[in-house]
Amino acid sequence: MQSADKPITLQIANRKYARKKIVAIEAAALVFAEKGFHGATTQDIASEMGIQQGSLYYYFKSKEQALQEVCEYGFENYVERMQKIGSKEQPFEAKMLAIVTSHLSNYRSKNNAMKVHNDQRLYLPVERRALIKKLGSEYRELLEGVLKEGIDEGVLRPDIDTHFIAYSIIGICNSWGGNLVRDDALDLFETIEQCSDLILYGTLIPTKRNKHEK
Amino acid sequence: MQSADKPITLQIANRKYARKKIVAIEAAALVFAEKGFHGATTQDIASEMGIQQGSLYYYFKSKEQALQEVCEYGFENYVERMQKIGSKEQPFEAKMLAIVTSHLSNYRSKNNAMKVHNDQRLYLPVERRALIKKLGSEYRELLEGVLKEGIDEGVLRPDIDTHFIAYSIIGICNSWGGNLVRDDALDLFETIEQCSDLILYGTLIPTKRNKHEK
Amino acid sequence: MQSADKPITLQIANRKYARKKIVAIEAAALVFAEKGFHGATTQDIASEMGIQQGSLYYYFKSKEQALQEVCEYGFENYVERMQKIGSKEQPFEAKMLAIVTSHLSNYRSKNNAMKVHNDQRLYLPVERRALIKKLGSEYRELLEGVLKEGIDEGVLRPDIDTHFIAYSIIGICNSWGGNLVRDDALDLFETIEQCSDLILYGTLIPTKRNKHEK
Amino acid sequence: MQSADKPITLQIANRKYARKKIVAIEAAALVFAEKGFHGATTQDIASEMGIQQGSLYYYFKSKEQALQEVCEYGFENYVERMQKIGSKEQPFEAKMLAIVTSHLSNYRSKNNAMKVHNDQRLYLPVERRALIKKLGSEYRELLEGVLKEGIDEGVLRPDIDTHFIAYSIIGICNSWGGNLVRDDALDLFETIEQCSDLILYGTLIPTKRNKHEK
DNA sequence: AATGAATGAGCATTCATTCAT
DNA sequence: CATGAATGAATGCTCATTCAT
Repeated sequence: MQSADKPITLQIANRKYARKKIVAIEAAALVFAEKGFHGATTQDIASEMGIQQGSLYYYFKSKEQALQEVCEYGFENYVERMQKIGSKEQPFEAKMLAIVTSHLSNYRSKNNAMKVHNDQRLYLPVERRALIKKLGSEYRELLEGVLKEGIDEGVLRPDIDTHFIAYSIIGICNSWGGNLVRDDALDLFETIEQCSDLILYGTLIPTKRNKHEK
Repeated sequence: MQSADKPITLQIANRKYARKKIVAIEAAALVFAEKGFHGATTQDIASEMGIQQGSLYYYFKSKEQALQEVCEYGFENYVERMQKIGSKEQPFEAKMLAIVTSHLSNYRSKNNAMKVHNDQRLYLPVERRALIKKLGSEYRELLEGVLKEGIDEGVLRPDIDTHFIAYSIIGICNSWGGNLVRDDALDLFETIEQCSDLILYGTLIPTKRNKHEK
Repeated sequence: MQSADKPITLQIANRKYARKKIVAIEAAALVFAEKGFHGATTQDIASEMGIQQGSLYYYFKSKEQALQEVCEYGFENYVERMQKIGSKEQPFEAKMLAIVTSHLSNYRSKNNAMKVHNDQRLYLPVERRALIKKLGSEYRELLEGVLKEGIDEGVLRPDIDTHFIAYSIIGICNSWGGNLVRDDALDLFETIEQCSDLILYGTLIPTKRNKHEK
Repeated sequence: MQSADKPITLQIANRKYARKKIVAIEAAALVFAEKGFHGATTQDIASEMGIQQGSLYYYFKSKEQALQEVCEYGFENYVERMQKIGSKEQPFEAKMLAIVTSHLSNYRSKNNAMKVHNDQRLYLPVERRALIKKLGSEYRELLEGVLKEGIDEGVLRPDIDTHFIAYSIIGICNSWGGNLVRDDALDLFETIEQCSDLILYGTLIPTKRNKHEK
């Protein structure tokens, strides 16, 4: 399954490099998540990888570049997953559960990178944020699309502001995502269920809702 | 109403100092909010105040001390207000509106300090966080108390986890608070209304809620 | 004789700073002259001044800035002196002597700065070289002007290329200037005399010059 | 004409190595000429050669070694050519033209190496400069010899200081050599003519020279 | 009450050099 | 012959902090 245009040794070298680059990104993610971008040192990252400080520059051109790559890594596959969720035929409640699951489970697999993306991406100069911004917008727009569909299907209240709700969903998820990263004991599935429950049903007892209806 | 044990000139001096100290805290809050604790320099804060870098140490013993004071300043009166809200006799919906209002309007008045409290307080060494932690816990516990009352009164669904919901409310509010600080054009009252609406009623159309009930 | 618009203490502070800045420039000049711009370290310069490395940045914003200031310092008064020489009424031979004297004696007073200007200025990015370039051009043009006058007055051979000769004079002077800096024992006045003698009369015996005339 | 004690394949390998070594020296010369010894990196040289940084050490034991070899390469054949010029029977004027031609034309063929020799050789530790120094002294002494002969033959003014004039000739040539390297448009032969003209005849009109004679 | 000056430790980054493959 | 990978020391620069005035 090797492409014919490159010698095998080079492919191996590339693969080796690529593997270690992932290690580098994850080390950077861990350190940035714990200490913040400016509070972290390249020495911290290098130590985390078990290499010398200077050697880090074989993998990142600069500390800023490292932050950028961590943020992008944290968002990888994110949009795709939202696309899949949106395109499937299933009741709205199931979609919402899938959305929250996708968002929160990411915190457990690429936990640090996501946290870094949320908390530290603004320390990047705008030039470096182009891709990250694009992905974030796409994500939110897809989410808004799901919500609009929900309204069209007569499942969601037509008076909600999809833009506002989309932001709020992301806000709740990020808020709990932070807790998930900080606290290993927190149960992922319980958290997912409670989040989607809150988003769907709010806190009031249904029968009391008559008050709300005009 | 001046205390008799200090000469008037000193009192005036103190008053002047106190006034400028507030300026210092707000300058620090602004800078920390924009650049993060580690990304900000004492020079930045001094410039913001229009004084020399060295003179800053007349107001703060250290940069860390400044962060601590900003965080505490950001939380001032917070707990008190929650206490008042909890003790008043009023329908749950009104209480929730009051809670969200208290939380979010703070972002517009002490905006930067609150943002700093949320985003940067973890960069303080634990020993400096004692007061801040205590205030935060009290706040959350009061909020949980309000929720429990709601359940006892038969207004809130008894199956909700008050701990989880309290955290979520704070999460949504902080998330939107960040937007309020970042985006001056965002309408405060509309945001407040939509937040409490989401928390109370969720997103589904009431009649569809039958699905949820067993 | 103090200007009325600034408090005396500030004037003193400025004067103190200005004095130490000269010390800084001369220290930098010495170090750059000895080791070259890239071979010199900011530690070297600080040591030469008897201060800590970090303190150097109180006087120079960057190492490059230091080089720029050294180069400009090395050329200070240079153009003015050439202007004076050109405007005086005196035989051409005397003017040439004055020119060489001006150029070479500078190597003994601001010796290192001049050497640095000649050898290292090209390591400055073009933006930083604007003033230095302008001064250099003015200097050469003034020199060419003197040569043209010499031709007009019938003293200089009309077949010489004033542009070429100006460059050559500067070349000879810089070449000997380098020796003057390197070798303290070298006699300044003898060097001056021999330089202007060579420029004026060449090396051939006059009577042999008939060969040259057509 | 192959020496019998080495297998042909090795000789071919050596020849190949020698050819590439020249390439290496010229790459180093170019880079050193442009950026200075300390301003140049081994990466720069390797890039210039189209090889990897680490591979450079196959051709040079160290960066310093590279500088040494560039300087020596720049001076190769130099002394020999001066010897030839000195030993030929020809009028002094012709000799001077030959000397300047030899010196300046070298700047166009081995241009960078010569420039490096002139500007950067002092960054070599003394022990590495032995050969270079010896060659330089020989060169200057040969030149002085030619000048002395000129005096003995009654062509040169007996009052000139041959040591001073030799240095001056080298100074003028190096000064113009730098220009030749920097400015490709500069005409080599014109420059040569004007240089030797200046050295021989100075700038004054012959008839005016009476003033000079006592 | 404020400042100019200095400090010294820390940090990101560069780079000559080495070496197993 | 050549390279990828790594090293470790050095270096320019920043910055919190101090202190005499």
